Amino acid sequence: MTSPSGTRPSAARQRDADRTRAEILEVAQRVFARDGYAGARVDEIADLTRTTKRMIYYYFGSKEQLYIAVLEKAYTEVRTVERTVDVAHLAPTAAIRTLAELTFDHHDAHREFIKLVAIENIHRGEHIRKSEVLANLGTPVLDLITRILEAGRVSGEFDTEADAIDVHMMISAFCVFRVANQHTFGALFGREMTAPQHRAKQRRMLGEMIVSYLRGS
Amino acid sequence: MTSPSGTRPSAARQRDADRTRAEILEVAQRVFARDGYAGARVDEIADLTRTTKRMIYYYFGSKEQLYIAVLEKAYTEVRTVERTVDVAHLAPTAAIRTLAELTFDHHDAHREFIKLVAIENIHRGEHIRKSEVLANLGTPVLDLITRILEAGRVSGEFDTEADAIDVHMMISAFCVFRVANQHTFGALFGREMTAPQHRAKQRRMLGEMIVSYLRGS
DNA sequence: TATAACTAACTCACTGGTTCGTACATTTGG
DNA sequence: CCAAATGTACGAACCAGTGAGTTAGTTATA
Repeated sequence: MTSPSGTRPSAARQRDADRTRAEILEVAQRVFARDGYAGARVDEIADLTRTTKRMIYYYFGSKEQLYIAVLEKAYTEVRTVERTVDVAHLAPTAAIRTLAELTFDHHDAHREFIKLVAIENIHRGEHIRKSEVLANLGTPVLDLITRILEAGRVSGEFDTEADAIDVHMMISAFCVFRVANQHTFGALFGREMTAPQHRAKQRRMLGEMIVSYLRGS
Repeated sequence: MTSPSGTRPSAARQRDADRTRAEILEVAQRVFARDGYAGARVDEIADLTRTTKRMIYYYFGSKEQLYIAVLEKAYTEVRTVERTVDVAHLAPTAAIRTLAELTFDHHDAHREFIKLVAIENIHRGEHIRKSEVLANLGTPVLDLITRILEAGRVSGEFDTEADAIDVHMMISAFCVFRVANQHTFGALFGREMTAPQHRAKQRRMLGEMIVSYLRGS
């Protein structure tokens, strides 16, 4: 995983396992996200790095394990950012709207990640299931939403049967769909969902949608 | 496409172009939806039909053209059903809720179609763009929503900046997400979104979400 | 009505290029 | 000098696509 303990990495090492691994992962993420698992070529990934195919097998063992490593890296990065969101000091309505909008921004900025998720779903989550790293990665967001919902019910701002997972799903669905399905949607309805000129309105709509729903009737 | 004009197809024909074509398409849809475009094997598709690989090339020319044919068939079927939805006699609020719920049911019942769409998006809509058949397939739904929104604004039931495409996107996002992302979502949050016991609640939530949003503040 | 001529539908066997993975030799850093 | 890291070259399986020939079914003709 990392350098053997006790080594201080010099700036210009010719041989640097960590750097090589990192570069492979980075390139692999790009290629897998672009071509899918079956469509990606190990030879191409190798050609796009400063190293060789041999090193991919040296470090990752197989195409599949490389793909799993890419998934783990991408998910971990994304969730790490998510964890830094601080909306605890806001009133429930403002808090959930802010969370929704930050989630929107986040997905808008991590399109490659969304593609990886879509690819993994096409494979029925076969690979993600093999990784223990990713098992309990979702709970922080859920805890946050649970607290917001609870506060909103107490204050009377919210009136809903939805639980934290439901709310997270509503938000994710909106944020993921406009990126993940942009091409077929664009082909059928002639609107580039992810074009910059629609961003602000969509962001507003999402916040409004969630808040309206939670307020109830 | 069809039998030469003037022939009446007998019940037990050994050679039947239409039947062969249809069987190839059916099997191909299953395999493409299961394995993706690159992951699907022409040989496997052939083995799952009563015909041979040679016939696939005889009728469809290439793997890609077969895939496009599958897409066209799937989209056309789905939109045909969509067109039969009749909510014109309902009041705006009831109409949009019914449309949302019927869309929900529809997506719930056509999971293979959703997978094909996801696959096509991974390929950035390259293939769907090549098909003129699918170019103006979206307009009927849009017309319907436009009319409902218009009526709702007139009656004062709706107060929203969203247009028909926005509303259709909101509905689709919810309906597609819970099917398309069920595996990664399940792995991360431990809830089988598409399990029958959650269906009714989710359906209700969608309708409520759309109606609440359109009502405004 | 019998059959010859014709064409669409179909089978079989094959190929050339690709692609994952590896054996083995070599180099580098500590 | 040793182990980790790297380069080269290759093999075996796979896989999209095809060349060439065959059979079923239809239509024209006697």
